[in-house]
Amino acid sequence: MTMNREELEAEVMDLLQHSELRMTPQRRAIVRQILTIPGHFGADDLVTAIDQTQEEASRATIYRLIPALVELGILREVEHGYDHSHYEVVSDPAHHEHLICQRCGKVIEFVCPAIEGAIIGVCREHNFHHHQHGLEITGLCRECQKEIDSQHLSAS
Amino acid sequence: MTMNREELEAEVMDLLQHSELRMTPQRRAIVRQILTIPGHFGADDLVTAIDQTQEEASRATIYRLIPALVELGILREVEHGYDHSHYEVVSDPAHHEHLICQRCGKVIEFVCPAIEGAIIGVCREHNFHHHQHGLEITGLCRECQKEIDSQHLSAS
DNA sequence: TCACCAACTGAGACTCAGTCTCATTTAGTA
DNA sequence: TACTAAATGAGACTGAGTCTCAGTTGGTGA
Repeated sequence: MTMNREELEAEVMDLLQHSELRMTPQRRAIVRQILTIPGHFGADDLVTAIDQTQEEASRATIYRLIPALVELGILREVEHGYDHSHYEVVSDPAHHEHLICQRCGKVIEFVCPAIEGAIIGVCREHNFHHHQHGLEITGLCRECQKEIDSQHLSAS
Repeated sequence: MTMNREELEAEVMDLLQHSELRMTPQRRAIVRQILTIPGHFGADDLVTAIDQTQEEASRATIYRLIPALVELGILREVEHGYDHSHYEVVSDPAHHEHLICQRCGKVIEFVCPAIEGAIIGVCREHNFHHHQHGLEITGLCRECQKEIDSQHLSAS
């Protein structure tokens, strides 16, 4: 399902069209806006982003559409840990996990088959019907480690 | 570090005493209250719990103490996924992960060395300084699966 | 034992994300 | 084209969490 923006937009609009949701200018605008945001975004980022364009969709409409898009599998909820709900576009069905830098907030995505396998095993063991999962590792990215080290050196 | 409530309370009070934090009646009350709550709790649960006791500590004081206790390693932040910040007492240093039932909200804790190992490997690979992590698997617990199945059967 | 002061406290105003209501508008259909 | 259920916007509301500030107090040094 790797595709460019236009193809993705067409795909998403098609999904919406064929769901029980009505196509409205607001919804089109929200979807278009979502697809221009690289990486993760919060619901309120979207409100701000749409405020800044000519497109119009109110806060309530945006908040109403997000769960519907999650339901349709267009968006995926990402637990950002230190912040409110965040979402990402499901353009690649391979599930990935996140490394989050506590200092600069950078999010590094990675895929780990070993972790996926272990999760399946745990769920089987507990008779748990696995729906989705999120692994977030917080700490310091390479760049922030370097910066902190150099600050310590210059301070001493 | 497995111990009973009294020992744990003594240990925590000792930690507080030897930190740069002052011992106040409010802080003692908050810590005592935290130790009576089994499992996870939200900051606001604590506010409510303390409201219901003779002990007194204001909302602001409680919210101020929580990060300090996390900093001291007495509490650990747990991402509950569908809700606001939740915490748990670090009485057992072995890190555990969570299975969360989307239907009844039950949280099942588990320890998985395979996952821990994979995380260490990923961090090394990305030159990421691992501080902490949280894995949350959402889905349906055994009981809820059974209930849903029986509802389906009786409906058809 | 006392005096001092930095740390702590409570009350309540504030902020911000998210939800709800309700009158109005509109997409899709028949 | 007319109808109606779904969608919309404005803005009030809710609830978690933060901030401010005047008053209080724990712990230390004399």
